[in-house]
Amino acid sequence: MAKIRERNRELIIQVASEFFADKGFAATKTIDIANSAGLPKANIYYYFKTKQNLYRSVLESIIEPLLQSSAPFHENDDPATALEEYIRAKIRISQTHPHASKVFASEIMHGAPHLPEDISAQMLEQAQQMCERIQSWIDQGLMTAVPPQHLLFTIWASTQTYADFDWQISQVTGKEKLDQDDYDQAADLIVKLILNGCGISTAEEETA
Amino acid sequence: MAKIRERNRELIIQVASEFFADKGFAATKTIDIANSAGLPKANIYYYFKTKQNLYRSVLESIIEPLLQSSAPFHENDDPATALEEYIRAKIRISQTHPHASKVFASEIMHGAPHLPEDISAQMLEQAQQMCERIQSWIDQGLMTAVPPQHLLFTIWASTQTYADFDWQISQVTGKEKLDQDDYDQAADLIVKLILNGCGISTAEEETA
DNA sequence: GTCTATACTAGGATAGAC
DNA sequence: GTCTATCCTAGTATAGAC
Repeated sequence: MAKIRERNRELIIQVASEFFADKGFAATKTIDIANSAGLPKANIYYYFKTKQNLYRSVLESIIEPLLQSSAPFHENDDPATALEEYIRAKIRISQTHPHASKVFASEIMHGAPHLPEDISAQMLEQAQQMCERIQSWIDQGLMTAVPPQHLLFTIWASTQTYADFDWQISQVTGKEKLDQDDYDQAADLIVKLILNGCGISTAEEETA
Repeated sequence: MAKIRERNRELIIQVASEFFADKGFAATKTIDIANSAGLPKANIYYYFKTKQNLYRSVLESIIEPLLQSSAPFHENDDPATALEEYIRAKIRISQTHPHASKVFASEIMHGAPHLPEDISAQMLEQAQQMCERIQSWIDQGLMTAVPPQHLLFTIWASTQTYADFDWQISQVTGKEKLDQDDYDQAADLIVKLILNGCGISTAEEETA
């Protein structure tokens, strides 16, 4: 029955994403993934053929949410709403896909050696569209002039940091795990910084 | 002569930091470091005994600049100057120590397994002092109330991203390597976002 | 202080029994 | 479709000649 196959594949990807996030690709041993999933090592190779294939599957599990997250840029005409919803979507990804996020970040940090060409092209295309959209808002006088690319870099960095550098965040906050309030507070601050900086804050950001 | 020893050690650390930054600890082969440094592999082991020791030395090479960077927090009484100088110092580290920065980021991302206890304690202590300083500015009415910890997370993330995710930045900007203007533009934007967001922008940030 | 040759081990991958 | 036993390469580390 194909259901067993699907169930096992899902289980392995889930467990593997935790190991890859925690240790990195090279330092992760397939035997540990197998043990942690309660399966014999050969099973991993049966389903994924190679360690690299398994890794790539983990990587792909985060691609769709990432591409999805830019939707607010297309669905909103005013920059305030678009930027705010985009930031909140990115924070939500850090919160709900912490392992895959980290794997993706690690991959990018090392120059994306395993990321399929078509996917990186797709993400680049998306980034360029977002830049153009921001530029058009600036041209229409809907926000102050900021370098669109650098604005994106700051948004990406400040939202992803909650997944990528969770260890540091645990240290500083003294909490093992952040709760919903923490993520909300983070999103609120980033939204406030970005909207203020773009001259499009919508009243309630002027808190004291 | 001890000079040869010092010279070789420095050379190896320099070359190693590039490999560790590019590949990560586990994926880096000592033979590649040796070849790239123009030395026999056994030499690496002669000077550093183990791969881990070498890695730790690379890690330590970034600690001092990192701890140094918080100086503006102690040397300035007004938040505008302190925050601006801190941000510019952090960007400068990303610019001048790109490899070691990346190694450090990767280390943090994986839960700091190799970072000596006393160093992580020292960095935590420093972060807490910065938070207290920010809180005292808020209490004195010198800036609007923002969660100090999250403010730091955003500053760290948005400045480090220029070292950590240089591949992505190259892709989006279309430049192999950023020039001085790019770093200045990045710093200007981040300073503007943070100062505006803290209600302490000093006039020239209101550009169009 | 330098280097060649080699020991040793971990870990990815597979053959083949069930 | 599952698992045990094993192969084999790659890569850390060292012994010992120069």
